[in-house]
Amino acid sequence: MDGLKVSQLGARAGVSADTVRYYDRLGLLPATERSESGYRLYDERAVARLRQIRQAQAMGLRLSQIAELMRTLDGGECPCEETVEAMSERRAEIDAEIARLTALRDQLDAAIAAGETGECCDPCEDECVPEVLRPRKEVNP
Amino acid sequence: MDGLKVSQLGARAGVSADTVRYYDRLGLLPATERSESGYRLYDERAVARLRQIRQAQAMGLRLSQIAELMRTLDGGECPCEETVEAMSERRAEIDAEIARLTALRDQLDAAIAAGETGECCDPCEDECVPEVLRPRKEVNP
DNA sequence: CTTGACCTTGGAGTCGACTCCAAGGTCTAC
DNA sequence: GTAGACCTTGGAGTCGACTCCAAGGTCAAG
Ligand SMILES: [Zn+2]
Ligand SMILES: [Zn+2]
Ligand SMILES: [Zn+2]
Ligand SMILES: [Zn+2]
Repeated sequence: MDGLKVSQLGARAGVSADTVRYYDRLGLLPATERSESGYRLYDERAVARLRQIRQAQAMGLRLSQIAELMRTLDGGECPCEETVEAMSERRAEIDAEIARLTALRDQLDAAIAAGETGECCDPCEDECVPEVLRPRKEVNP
Repeated sequence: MDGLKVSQLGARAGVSADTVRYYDRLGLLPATERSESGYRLYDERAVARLRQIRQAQAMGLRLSQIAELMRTLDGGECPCEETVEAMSERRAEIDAEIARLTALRDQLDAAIAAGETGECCDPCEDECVPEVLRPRKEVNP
């Protein structure tokens, strides 16, 4: 009777019941109490934790990293240092991805500009293929 | 005897035999000739096409988009307009992703800076949780 | 007592571009 | 003739964070 069921807990943090069960499977939520009939029953501490997980996700952390932080926390230790570490790690990954995508975008911009101003496939060689997609010559291994 | 086998074709464009077979499955390569014993045999046109596919990929296009362009090409039509369209589509997606990641990175930077200068979990409320990961209040649906 | 809304479980499907596998066939060289 | 390097096929596995499923159990209202 007392205690939130999966979809009630989910609603308190804006996630689906499925997602709550998924996090539970991954061990992100505190050890679950169960009703006689087997229903998961959560308390306010679980609400706080679920929101904390979502907050960590919004900061770009992966569930695997969050799981580690939760383990530290449940072990009674302070997760501060580990959190900064995890965030720095993710920052580096995200930065690399931004760099990759930015270079790609610039290439695309140039190609789109060239494609819009150029004649259709002019000058044609062999096959009709837009300049920007012409096969590049050798790839030496 | 004449004609390149999968790994030979792959080598000419810097991809694995598996990748060549994969592209073949997706219909990206020209209709395959086969030797008596069932081996795929490719010619120079296939080399050009495989390089063209890789070029298109380097421009950020997806294999599904490239497949469409190839269909147009094989239908004897000019793929120029479609190519610009495909590139514009991808540019928009990539741009959105860059925006998302950039915002995330900025948030992370701020959080990392706050985490490095702050006292460990100070001030603590209820549980020891770094400031940047404290559960945010209500999520109203 | 039945309807309907919830809950349980394990497992599969999604997206993209591969990569790797096993079981079997082929080809060249020694 | 036999080793070894290639080829064939269909299918499964990878990464991440879900989402959806079927088959069955539970519970409150009418
Ligand atoms: Zn042309
Ligand atoms: Zn054209
Ligand atoms: Zn603390
Ligand atoms: Zn701390």
